[in-house]
Amino acid sequence: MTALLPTSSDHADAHAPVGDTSAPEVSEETRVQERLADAIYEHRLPPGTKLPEVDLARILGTSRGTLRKVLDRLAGDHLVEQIPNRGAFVARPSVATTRDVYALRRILETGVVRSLAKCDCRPWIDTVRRQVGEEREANRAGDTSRYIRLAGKFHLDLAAATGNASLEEHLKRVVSQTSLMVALYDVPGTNTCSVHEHLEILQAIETGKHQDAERLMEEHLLGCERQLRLGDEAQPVDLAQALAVPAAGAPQREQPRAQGRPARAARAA
Amino acid sequence: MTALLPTSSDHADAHAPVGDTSAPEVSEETRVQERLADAIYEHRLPPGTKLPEVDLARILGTSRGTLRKVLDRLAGDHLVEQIPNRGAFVARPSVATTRDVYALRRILETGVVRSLAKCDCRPWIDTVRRQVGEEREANRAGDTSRYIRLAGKFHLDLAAATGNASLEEHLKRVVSQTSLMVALYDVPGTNTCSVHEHLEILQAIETGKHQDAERLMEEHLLGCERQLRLGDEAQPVDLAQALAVPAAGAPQREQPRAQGRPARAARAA
DNA sequence: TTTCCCTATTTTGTTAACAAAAAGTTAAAA
DNA sequence: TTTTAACTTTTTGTTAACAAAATAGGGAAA
Repeated sequence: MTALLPTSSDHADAHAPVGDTSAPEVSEETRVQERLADAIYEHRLPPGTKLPEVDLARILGTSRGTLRKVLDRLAGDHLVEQIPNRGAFVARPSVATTRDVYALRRILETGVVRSLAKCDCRPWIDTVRRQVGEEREANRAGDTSRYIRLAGKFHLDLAAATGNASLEEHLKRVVSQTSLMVALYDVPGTNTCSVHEHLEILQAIETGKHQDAERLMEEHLLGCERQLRLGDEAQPVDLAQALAVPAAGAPQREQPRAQGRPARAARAA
Repeated sequence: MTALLPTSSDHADAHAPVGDTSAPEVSEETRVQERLADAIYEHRLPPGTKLPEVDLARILGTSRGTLRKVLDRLAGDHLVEQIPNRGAFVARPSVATTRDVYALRRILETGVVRSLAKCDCRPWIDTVRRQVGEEREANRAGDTSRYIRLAGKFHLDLAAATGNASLEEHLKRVVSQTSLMVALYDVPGTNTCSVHEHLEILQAIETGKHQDAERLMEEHLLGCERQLRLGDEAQPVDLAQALAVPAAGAPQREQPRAQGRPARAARAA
């Protein structure tokens, strides 16, 4: 189980009975949300994919009602885009949003590294370093899903190490979004997160070179963003402007399909 | 209309027809969410207040279904806490969460100030400065709601000035949370945000003293946090630990009421 | 052949009724 | 007087049917 991505609902099942011995006791909604979020996060459901309510409900073994709620939540995290009367799609973040999110990540994650300067790394740094090893392994073996997951997990592990749950939660959201951006704008050959850079950052933290660590993280994220093809965007042409409508208030349509056409058909599961 | 707080659903009505001349065209859900969020944000609904579905739906003039959705969204933003089979309450963030959120704000907002170093302030700085004037005015006049709103708006305005929508969105969430913390832990006499400090920050930004601006922002937020009484928390006692239950797996209850008792009765509207 | 319009089907959105759980209340027993 | 138990009321959670909107298909006219 990934457990990477029930971002906004970690507390959903926090009120389950405590002393039960057997069941993993995870709520239906959480389970469905994890399944869907993981599929999006690991690029099994590419951006633009339509997410029809009845099909998904059947596939995930739940009711339309709960699936609807899950879609709403994922829309709140910008993993899903909902278009009124048209349904839900895996989100297609724009180039502008992509730049914004990476800038936000730089702010958040340099902040993480700064926070870690005040912490004791010994308890966790070995675990994280071992996971970076797995990351390299997954990358070498060509296990994309696993690699994507572990590469993201490195960043989340650092955030978790700060002990600041809010910081971790907010970073989770942007890291998830980032995965969509990689799916959209990555050029296939390159690798998103350099394992070497991860190790460098860890080492800088461990040896107390906090300034270096912060700089390395900033450069690392800049490097990740630079690997993306963000130059050319299919601009959402403003028809009114382009055709120079004289007076305001022309009853034209064609706004709903905001950016490009929705997408290819679903092939969920 | 405040328009401060439909955090996660700004895009909800982004697909409405464009060329319509008359209607303000704001979706039902957005309207309800704004009303409720504003009431929480401005301390008209104090932390712990129960939010019964039928009452609220009637008061806000909507159906139970849409109100339910709104409550879910607000729970995602940690403005509302939902307890299974017990209902929704205005959230009561713990002292630990409060510290975390303030630390996150320091990270985010020093990042904001850093970003603004690269921007041209001329377009917006006068507007913001004028609003700080209003802020002082509201504070002097004792208009609490207005003061809370404007004090928060200063921070959001700076974020908006960066042009980074994601940064702005995430800051919106933590600023909203902060309002709950002020409601819970503020000592009545003090004023949350010093107007003077706001002006100092603006001046530092305007005169290009970016290092100073960043430091002033950090200190300003530290000062805000220090004004709160965060020393004493009603610890959520771990009964199992406290009573030294020998073996694990004792079927005790008492988890649901996480922190203190839910609260006083609703007096919405 | 292409375009336009009308109809049929699919899919989303909403409402209402029902089921389940918790809280409150009354009464009886210790 | 206090505690316990059963019952009633209130409130939340879920399901299902219905309404509305959009898409897809087909046929007629240009």
